[in-house]
Amino acid sequence: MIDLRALREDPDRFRASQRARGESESLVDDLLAADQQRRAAVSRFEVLRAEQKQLGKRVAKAQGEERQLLLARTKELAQQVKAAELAGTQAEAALRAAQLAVSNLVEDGVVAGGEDDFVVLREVGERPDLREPRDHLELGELLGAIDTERGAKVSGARFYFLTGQGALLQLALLQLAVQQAVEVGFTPVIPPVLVRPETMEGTGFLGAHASEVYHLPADDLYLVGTSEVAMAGYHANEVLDLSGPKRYAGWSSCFRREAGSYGKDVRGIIRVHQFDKVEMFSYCRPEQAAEEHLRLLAWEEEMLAKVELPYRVIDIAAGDLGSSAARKYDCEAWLPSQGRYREVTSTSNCTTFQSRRLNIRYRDESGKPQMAATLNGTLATTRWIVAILENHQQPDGSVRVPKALQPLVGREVLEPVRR
RNA sequence: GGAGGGUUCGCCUAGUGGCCGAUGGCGGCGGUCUUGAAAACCGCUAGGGCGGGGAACCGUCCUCGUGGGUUCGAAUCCCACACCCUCCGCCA
Repeated sequence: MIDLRALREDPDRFRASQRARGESESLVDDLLAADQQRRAAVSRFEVLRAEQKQLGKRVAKAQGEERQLLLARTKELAQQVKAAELAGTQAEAALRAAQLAVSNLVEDGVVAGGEDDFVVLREVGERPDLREPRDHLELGELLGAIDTERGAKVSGARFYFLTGQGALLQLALLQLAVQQAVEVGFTPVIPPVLVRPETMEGTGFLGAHASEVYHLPADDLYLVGTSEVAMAGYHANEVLDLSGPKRYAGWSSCFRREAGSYGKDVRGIIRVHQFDKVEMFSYCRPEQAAEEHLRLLAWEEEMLAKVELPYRVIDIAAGDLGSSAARKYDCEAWLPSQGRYREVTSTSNCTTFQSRRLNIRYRDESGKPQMAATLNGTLATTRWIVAILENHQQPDGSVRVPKALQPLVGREVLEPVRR
């Protein structure tokens, strides 16, 4: 939900933002119109209501005939008040709808365009020199680490078992991520993965992403696609002390329907219905958000360095941001089997867009509550296993464990096993 | 699944139709007193929208779980729903 006051002051910024996203500029004008109408309707109601209150006080004091006279007048007024109130309520609803339709204001510096128009900020690390790289699934099967066949048998397509060394690797990876987060001051959190509709709604995932989300109709609960949902809802309707950023590292399983992705990444565990993730989540003051965003990115890169993956950082184009992000940086790890980079982290600055829906505030110097900014970023996920296996594979099918993971995995090399 | 209780301004609490945006206590903040502190006493202490002002502030409307209804008028009466809690059953 965008800032109406900012919109009134400078509608052209919002029009430009919509244009950069490839979204309709007229939504901005619809919103302005709805805002006007709501103001008019509300002030009409307020005038009538004030009058009604005044009269009511006189009725309370009046006696006999005078009272009867006043009652007659005030009855008539009550009808008008009711009508004006209804008009006001409708105008409010229309305004909200118009407000939800406009995406977040894009940060300055974000390039216009769509999915393929990102800007590469840097490439880091050395790509392995592999003559005939095995892909992660082949490696995973050799190692007895990934079992997609039984995943399909038990749960269907896009489900898998991580077994043996695979399970150890994931636990180690996520544990390393949590350790890093805790070292720099994050509060580790294991959140619920089922959330109420208003929480899902508040984080914006029931909009364009609605078909991506698992819903349990018997209980009207949603399975989170990321712990961002639970972590954003965590401080909903609260006024926070944000003298410094509040940082949480949420570890959860994530669930995604992957509707409409038939045929994409069907092999292996790149795109699955369930995976685990350690997610950073920050609440801070809006003026600190851009800086915090870069910090989250730096921590992501630190993790990638620890597991010794070659990657590049891209600055996502406006049209590919999603409605709540003002800016988004992805880190993409090199996948030898595909000869290209694939997303392994994503960090978004949602400015006050999410807070406005979830009513998350802080007190500024004058003690007034203001909307907080929210940011999130991936610290490690199941998908990283794909990149780790492929980049650290050796000709015999074994996989070297990155140094930082060795103590946590309990070995230096993952060895093929007999099946 | 069944039965009951509850939801009021940070916390607790009063409030059964108009003088209630709402009592009292705790906590917090400020002041008096004090070398300092405590105690005592005094004052302030929800949020939001709109309008005015440089600002402190002032005016006004909205908000007593949510939505509807009754009424000239609702925290208060009626209906529905949500959430929380307790007990019983069931499952682990």
